[in-house]
Amino acid sequence: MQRGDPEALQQPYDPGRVEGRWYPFWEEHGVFRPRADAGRPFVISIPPPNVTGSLTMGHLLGESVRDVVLRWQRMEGRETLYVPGMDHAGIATQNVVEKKLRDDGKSRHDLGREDFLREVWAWKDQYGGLILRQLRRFGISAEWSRERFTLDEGYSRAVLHTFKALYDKGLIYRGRYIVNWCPRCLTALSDEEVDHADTSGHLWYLKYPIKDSKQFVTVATTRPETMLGDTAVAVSPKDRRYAKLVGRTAVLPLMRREIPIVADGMVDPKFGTGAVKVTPAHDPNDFLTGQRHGLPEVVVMDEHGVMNDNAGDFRGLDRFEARKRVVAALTDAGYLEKTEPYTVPVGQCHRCHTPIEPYLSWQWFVKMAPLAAPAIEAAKKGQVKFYPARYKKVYLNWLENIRDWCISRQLWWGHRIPVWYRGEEMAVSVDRPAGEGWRQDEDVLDTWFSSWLWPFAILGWPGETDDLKRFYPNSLMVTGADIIFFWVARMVMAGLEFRGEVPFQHVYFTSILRDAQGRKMSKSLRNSPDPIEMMERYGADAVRFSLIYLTPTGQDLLFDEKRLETGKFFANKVWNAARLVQMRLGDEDLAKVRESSLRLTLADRWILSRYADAVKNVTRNLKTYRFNEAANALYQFAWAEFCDWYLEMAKPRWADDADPADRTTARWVSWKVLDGILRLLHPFMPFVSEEIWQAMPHDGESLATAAWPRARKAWFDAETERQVGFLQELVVAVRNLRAENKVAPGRTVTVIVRGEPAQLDLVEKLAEQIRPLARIESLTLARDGARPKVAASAVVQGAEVFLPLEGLIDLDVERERLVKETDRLVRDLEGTRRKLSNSDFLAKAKPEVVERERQRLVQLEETLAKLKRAQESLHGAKG
RNA sequence: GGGCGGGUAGCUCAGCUGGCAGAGCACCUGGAUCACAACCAGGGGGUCACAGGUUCAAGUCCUGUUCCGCCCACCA
Repeated sequence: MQRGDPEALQQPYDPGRVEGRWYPFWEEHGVFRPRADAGRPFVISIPPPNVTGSLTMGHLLGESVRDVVLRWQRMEGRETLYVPGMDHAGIATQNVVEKKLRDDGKSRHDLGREDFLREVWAWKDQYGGLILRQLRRFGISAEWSRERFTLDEGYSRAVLHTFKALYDKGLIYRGRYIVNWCPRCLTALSDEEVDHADTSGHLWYLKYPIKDSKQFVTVATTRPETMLGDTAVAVSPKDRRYAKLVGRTAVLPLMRREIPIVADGMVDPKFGTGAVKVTPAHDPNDFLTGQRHGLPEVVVMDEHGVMNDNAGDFRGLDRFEARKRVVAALTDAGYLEKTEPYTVPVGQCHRCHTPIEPYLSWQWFVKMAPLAAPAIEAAKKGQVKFYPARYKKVYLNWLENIRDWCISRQLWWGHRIPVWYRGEEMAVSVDRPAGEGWRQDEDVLDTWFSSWLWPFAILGWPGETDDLKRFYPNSLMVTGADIIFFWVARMVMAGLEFRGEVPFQHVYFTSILRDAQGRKMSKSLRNSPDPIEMMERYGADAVRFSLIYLTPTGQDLLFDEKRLETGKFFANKVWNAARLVQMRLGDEDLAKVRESSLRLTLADRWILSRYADAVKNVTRNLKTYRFNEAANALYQFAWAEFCDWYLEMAKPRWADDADPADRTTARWVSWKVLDGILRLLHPFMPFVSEEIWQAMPHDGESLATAAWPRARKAWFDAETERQVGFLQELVVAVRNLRAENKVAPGRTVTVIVRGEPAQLDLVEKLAEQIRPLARIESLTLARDGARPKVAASAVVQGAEVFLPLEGLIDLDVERERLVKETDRLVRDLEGTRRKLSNSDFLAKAKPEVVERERQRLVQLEETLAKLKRAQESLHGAKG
């Protein structure tokens, strides 16, 4: 055992100084490296942040949770691995670099594909991955030698391999469909990359003339500009109003194109006029209708959302400008029947918020239903569990209604689709096929098509590596519920498809951090505090602890910077408690102290019992992912029990003239419990706990690899807890009497206790510890039952406490206090009496509940009687 | 249109198996006591959103109402 360093814990506690030194220490000692052992390893991986990303408070919350579990598991003796890494983030990264080019007046096309990619890599090497570097400052115990990037060489092969495997299995196909298109990013998007925002718009009622008649058919639309591409009007086959029109021909206004009127089941007769314009090239629904009826697809817009040659007079107009002009033109020509206000859920690009455009194009898709089925089963069977559990429903609902996944992106930055063309030939191959003249597909894959492989691609897959064998499946995934579809569900599908096993057993969803007004923290709102600044101001330990302490499972958190003080103050408290203990250890060699030789006092047994309880609570709450409760239990124990009571009671026992054997016991217990607190604290506050632990007598090279405490059964002691509880109440009662009666804090008082012999014995036993706690000069036990004449008094568990301070107390104040106290008791007493006179209660309530009420009644009556006597004795007295 | 979460002290939120409503912050009173003023001691503060129901007993379970917030959804 090492002796510790009495010079190390200087006043005041300075997180900056403490937090600088331990990360290099841990890395040098290889603390974060997995250390093979017999049991199942605990494996966790980072949800790879975008390479363009910057650190947010949200990241810190996720990291805190991951690192708490990881450090705890490591201390439990399990082999642990945390794989860090980054995501190439196709659109986001390409956008960043393109913007930089634009600032120089260039576009990616000026550079060409190869040079542009060189530019992106250069950018990545220079600016990318700042987040990961900052995480070291935060203390996370990741294994940096295994850091991965979703576009690094091995990972890329895994992605291409996946594409080929799914293609060969018939689960990837190419098709011409309406997809979500971002006219700004100029790429297709998956359904998940489209956010819907309710937008106030209009419902325009357009009159289409019926050929060879003077009649019109009126259609309602929210997108009048697409009428230029209409190739039919549809009505419900069940709609008798329009039955006669089916089969006739309408004349498209402005374009003068003749279009058929068809009957189709997708039309809801109750909506609008019951007649719908059909634009197969610009609406997913109409596309299907068009296919059912063999309608032509007239494309009237280009990839920028600008009207093309098919739009006649409106050619060259932006889609929104075209909308205005089309409405104006229809109005002028008398084809606009009416306009109604209407709320439309407009789809927006997840990345740039540009309204998406349904766009007809050739794209690659993954057939999802066959992949979803095993993922549904896995959740139903409990092979993957969600915390909070309610997300299982969200997950299942999505998978059960899953649609095919559009995975091709018209970008340059990403994994290029491994499909090759030569004339009419097509080959799907990870590497360029042999022979001349092969041309690779121009598109790249959706970023998530690489992320969904993360849990095994980071371990060397598709190679059957040792890492893969040992560390797959991972144990726990900690991430935000906002990417449950993007990522979590898809990882489960990929894991099952390619490894035949779920990628992780548990998924824990972190809280969402919001600002004081309840808005989600985001870069654009600039309402997120700078995490680095927070670490500097409060310390990384404090940020970690506070975030965990403040976020209940499954609940959002309204974050206010000030609340980081919780952790900072707590760290300071532990620091100072450690200083106190250390100062009082003297030159005692605690390693030589045999536990059996200790003479444990009531206070010692009490704190050991409470400590065992704290160990149990913290551990139980960690196991069930109630991290805030775990932090809470520790905070409460360390501060309100160890510091506020035990250390105060131990102080006199440390005095120079104290009994040496008792002093040793007090030293040993305080050191032992503090050591335990540091161990429990370590996952939450790794730096300060390590610093203190190293400064105290300790065994082993690092707290990070020290053993997690066990709650010793022998330490639980309910009777001791009950007895100390009585003494605490007694001390509080005296303090309260002093305060209420305005006894100067510096002034010592005389206290007389009157009660059962057992109670008096107890008070006598701990008198030396009680006296300083309440500043009592003389503590008299009224074994003869005598009560002082004029005194302030209180009743504690049936025992009476008197402050016989004639002339010192204000009798009016004391009388008032007693009246108030009596009133409170009378109310309680009535309630209890009511219960006990209820025959149903007596018959049906659990016997122990009834018994408790009975005892309560007795005690209340006793206490009340004593308060009455106290009042009477003050009655005649003069203040 | 479906689904989910929430409404508890002035604020932010705990409250697990139904059994005397809690914490932190803020507020009030007092305090430089040799671990800590980033502290200590004491205190005030509640119709647990509302209405029913189940139960001996409801913040907790059930039903309905209401207000906030999320998620999903191809009725143009």
